[in-house]
Amino acid sequence: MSSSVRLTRRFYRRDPVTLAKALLGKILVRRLEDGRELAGKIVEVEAYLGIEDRAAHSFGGRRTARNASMWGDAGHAYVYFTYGMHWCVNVVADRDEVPTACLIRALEPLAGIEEMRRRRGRERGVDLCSGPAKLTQALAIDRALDGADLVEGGELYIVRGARGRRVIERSPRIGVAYAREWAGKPLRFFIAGNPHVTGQKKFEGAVPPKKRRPLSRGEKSKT
DNA sequence: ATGACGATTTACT
DNA sequence: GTAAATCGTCATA
Repeated sequence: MSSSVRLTRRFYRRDPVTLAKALLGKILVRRLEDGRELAGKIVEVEAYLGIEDRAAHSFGGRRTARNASMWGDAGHAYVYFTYGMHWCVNVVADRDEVPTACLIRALEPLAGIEEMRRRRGRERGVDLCSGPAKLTQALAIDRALDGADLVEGGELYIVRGARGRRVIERSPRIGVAYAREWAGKPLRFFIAGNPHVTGQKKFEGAVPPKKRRPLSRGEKSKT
């Protein structure tokens, strides 16, 4: 992993929507103190647009001890604690003093999977890293990594993944129903069809999902 | 000092 | 589908 090309400051210094889409397919690497590396491909990201965005922690220009990292320069981690028990990790976007970020919501585990399983506890399959708080637990990311530099630092960084076609889908963000007109904006991005994306129906075994019957005339879609 | 709440997960009905 | 878990953070006083 460490032999791969690390993303530069320039890569991160973009608006959060562009950055979110660009992050899909990249590889998030966590180097533990003992040198072991845990890594996963980023398959789901959300963009938080800053002061104007009612769903963002920086909405209305809010600047507190907790969200300080969001106001910093691009290419740093913004790690926050929520619901009394969970940590979530963001990649800070834009330039210094512009509080935008991308929430990493899901990874496809690539390296250190046994260690991830151990950290997650119990038997875990496809849901090892399929959720913003699940992946921080799996990769040992907490307050100690808030503000960590992804460009210069050694404990958390992102590298370019294999090049290849990525079909990107988008949807409204998860868990921001309170954000009024911002709740419905399609600022969640994910790799189409990837089973590690959150909210995926799981099909155990080899039985494929039933093909959907075409809608008949005048019939309304349920989705 | 206090109270309300959350960019979630999990277990259970 | 519904609810509990669980506590740092922040606004208000």
